[in-house]
Amino acid sequence: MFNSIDSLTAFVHAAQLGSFSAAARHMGKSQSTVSEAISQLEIDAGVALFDRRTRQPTLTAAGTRLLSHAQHVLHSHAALRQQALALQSGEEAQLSIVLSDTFQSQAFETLLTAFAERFPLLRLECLVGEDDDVLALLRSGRAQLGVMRAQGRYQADVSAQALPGHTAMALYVGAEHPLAQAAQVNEAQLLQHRELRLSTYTSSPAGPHSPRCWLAPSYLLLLELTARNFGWAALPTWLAAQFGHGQLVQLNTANWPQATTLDLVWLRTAQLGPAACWLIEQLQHAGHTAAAR
Amino acid sequence: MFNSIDSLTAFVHAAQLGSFSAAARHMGKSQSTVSEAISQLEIDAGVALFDRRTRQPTLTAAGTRLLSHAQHVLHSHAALRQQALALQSGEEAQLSIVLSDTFQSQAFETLLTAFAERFPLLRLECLVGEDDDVLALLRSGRAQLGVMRAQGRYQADVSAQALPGHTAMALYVGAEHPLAQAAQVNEAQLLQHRELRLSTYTSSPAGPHSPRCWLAPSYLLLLELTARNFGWAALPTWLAAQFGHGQLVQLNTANWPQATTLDLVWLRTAQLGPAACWLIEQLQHAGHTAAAR
DNA sequence: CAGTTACCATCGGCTTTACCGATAGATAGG
DNA sequence: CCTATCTATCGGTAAAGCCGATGGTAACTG
Repeated sequence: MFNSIDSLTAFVHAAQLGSFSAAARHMGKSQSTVSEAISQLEIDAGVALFDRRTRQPTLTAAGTRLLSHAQHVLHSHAALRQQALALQSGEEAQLSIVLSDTFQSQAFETLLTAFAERFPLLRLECLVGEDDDVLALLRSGRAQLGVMRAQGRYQADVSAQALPGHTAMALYVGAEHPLAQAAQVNEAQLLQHRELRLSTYTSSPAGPHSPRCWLAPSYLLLLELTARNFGWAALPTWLAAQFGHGQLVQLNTANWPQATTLDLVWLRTAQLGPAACWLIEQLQHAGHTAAAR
Repeated sequence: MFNSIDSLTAFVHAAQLGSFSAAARHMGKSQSTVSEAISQLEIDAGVALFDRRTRQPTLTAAGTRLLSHAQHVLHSHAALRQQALALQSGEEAQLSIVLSDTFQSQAFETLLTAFAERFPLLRLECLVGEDDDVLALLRSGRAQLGVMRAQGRYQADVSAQALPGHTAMALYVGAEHPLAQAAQVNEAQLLQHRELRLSTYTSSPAGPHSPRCWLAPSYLLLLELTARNFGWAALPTWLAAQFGHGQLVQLNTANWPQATTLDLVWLRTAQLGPAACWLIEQLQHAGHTAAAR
């Protein structure tokens, strides 16, 4: 039968081994089964697949042509079965995680290579969000895991776990900004210039420091605005170092730079799959190398 | 059953239509068959594919993930069936043709686009050979069709058919060759310089014109040697025009350039498939535009 | 040149399963 | 509340997949 995977398997094995009997042994079936399966296959195809004049049946030209197609079918079918096996073992179908830009993605990538080996079929989605956006994405079910700046406290349905290491935040201006030349900058001076501040999609920002204030939803966008001298901003130092291209100047201000810890957060109500649990475990143990810059 | 294509078809249709009954109607089977097939599929997969709490069953996350794999299987299976259908209708599995470099390939390509549409699954192989190499490839079964310089007569097992149009052959030297400046060249002068002559793999060349003679198995290689001023050669004019890059000079000699007709040849004993017959027919009719430059 | 071995095709019988129609429970819409 | 439509389930039937046995054939061997 053309519609039976087993028939195609018999065909491919017979073609590769050059023997129906060997294919039957290989599949744990009787020789007559393989012979009949291939006969039926030839009836369905309307052409002979094997030349049986010799002792060892050899593929005909048509058989050669169909063999590659049959192998393709078997490959995709094997992928289907493997995916089913992964799902059967409880593996989630898709894992979405939200990362804050304060979390250095570069170090995270080494962990991802191990993740790809461990869960080769899992679809992974990486989102970027800050602060309450992260929590909103978790609550909406859009994501299962988040990495965000440590909040003082969380609502009852949120599990949080501190990641080892720190992320430093500092104040920056563009190289052409008036404050760029100042050796020391106090808070009064800051208030006289425009602040570039992180906003989130879900909530309006808390009372702005500066009366003149621009908002952007990502640190990368803030960095761009800062580099174009539109104002000063608090940015992760690693982001400024990696994407600042020397156009940023760090301000020397009291209480800055500040060290921030990162929290790994997830919903207490959502039962996490093995991939999410594996990620959590890896992040909190090998996380030393991932979070420390 | 995971091993049945029909089950996967039922699964995919049900997922796309959002209804087992609709899928059953679409497949010409009863509703219970589809229901049982998907049930069995879920047992094999070990996960639920559909969420049946609502009236219209909707895919679960695992079902969504498996759906794409199942579709992939069905696509490759459809390709298999289509190939089988093509072979069943008598279409050859592979067509190999040998083209002489005297046949302008550029014009041939327009014919090939039509060929690709007419026989989308056929594997086509284009070989290059000259004179008796073409016939040797036909006899060995390596190729089914050949285009070569018209020979005076052929052996009994070869069918030959003149292609409309002509191919001009002319004598060339490189721009730096001693003969390049001559307004007129006679045969005695030619004999004083090295001839670059076409040889074939199968037979030693007929008595050379020139006592100093280099041999090469393809016109393109001859052209290269000529351009480097190693001697004079008889080349197809279209080849010299297209690949000579202005480095070739055509000699003004009695009896040159010569017009050569091309023959389409095949073995009388080999029964040709529809694709080969189609090509023969196209070449001798629409061949006007293909062979005429 | 037999003898042997391994191979394939075929047949009868058994088991499995794919399929259908009927039926019952459930859900959305009038 | 009623109806139409959906899915799940059950029993019966036809088909298929599968096996073991048998016979014929090609290659190897002494």
